[in-house]
Amino acid sequence: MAQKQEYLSKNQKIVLDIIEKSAQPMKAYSILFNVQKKGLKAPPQVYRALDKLVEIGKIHKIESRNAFIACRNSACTIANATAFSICESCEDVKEISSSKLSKYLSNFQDKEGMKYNKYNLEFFGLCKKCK
Amino acid sequence: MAQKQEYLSKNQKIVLDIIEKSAQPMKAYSILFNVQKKGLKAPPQVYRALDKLVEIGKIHKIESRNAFIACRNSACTIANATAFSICESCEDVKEISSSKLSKYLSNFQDKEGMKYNKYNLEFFGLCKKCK
DNA sequence: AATTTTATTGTTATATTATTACATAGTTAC
DNA sequence: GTAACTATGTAATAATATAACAATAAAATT
Repeated sequence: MAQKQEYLSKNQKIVLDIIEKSAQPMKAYSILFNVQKKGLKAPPQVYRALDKLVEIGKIHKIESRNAFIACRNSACTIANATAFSICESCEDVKEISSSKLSKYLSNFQDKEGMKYNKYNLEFFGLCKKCK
Repeated sequence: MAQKQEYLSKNQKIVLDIIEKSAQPMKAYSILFNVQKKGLKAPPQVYRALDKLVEIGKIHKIESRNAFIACRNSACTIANATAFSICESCEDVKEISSSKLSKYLSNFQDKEGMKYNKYNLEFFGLCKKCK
């Protein structure tokens, strides 16, 4: 297992910063638009930073929405094991950090007895406000 | 809850047919290429069929791969509650049908006591062959 | 049967999301 | 200091998905 990188590069900091300031997931091109004043002009600059940030667990990708959200788990140890609840009305997204759930899922065995320590789970429904 | 539709339209049949013949998930434009000999020439024709087939549970979308796979569960009752294992090496995808897992997940309550009967879970790892 | 409504189709164009490729510069390890 | 690696800048393009509109066809209502 590769050691987690301890510092962030200039572009990675800029991209992480903008994502952390958003309560909700951000799309790549929205991030791009927001960081243009900081000198990041082209998609690859953003996508490279996103790739790295996902890899080290600072952010997560919400696959069903093609959007990126900052990890709020103190230690970001669950970069590979993520769970979210998504409101289908207002698109509010919350990361779920339940050790019970993560234990259950990392211990889950399929029919061939195989286990997985990497997974992504997205729950859909209506949030409190929208219900 | 809306009644499930009992028949498929011409284009829906064509698209479903090609997906069912594939052991692995298919991408939309690969489907498009394959159905051009049957007269479906433009992306919207394929995407509309895909949307409908997903809605009625005949196929599922593998969100992390932007690809579509036929549902192999007899009754297709779990259109809203899907789980897959994905091999990160050969990209082999298998639908997981475990009533234990689906019960666990549909009974899962988040910190606010909220339950979700709709979810998508994608497990990642190496399949038998690739391990 | 005629009307109305709903679902489906065909088509063009375009929007959105993401990557390739290549040149350059900075950092780290030896 | 040089080699190896990591990050950056830039242009071009690939891949994924939707909007908008006109036309048909099928189903439901009268």
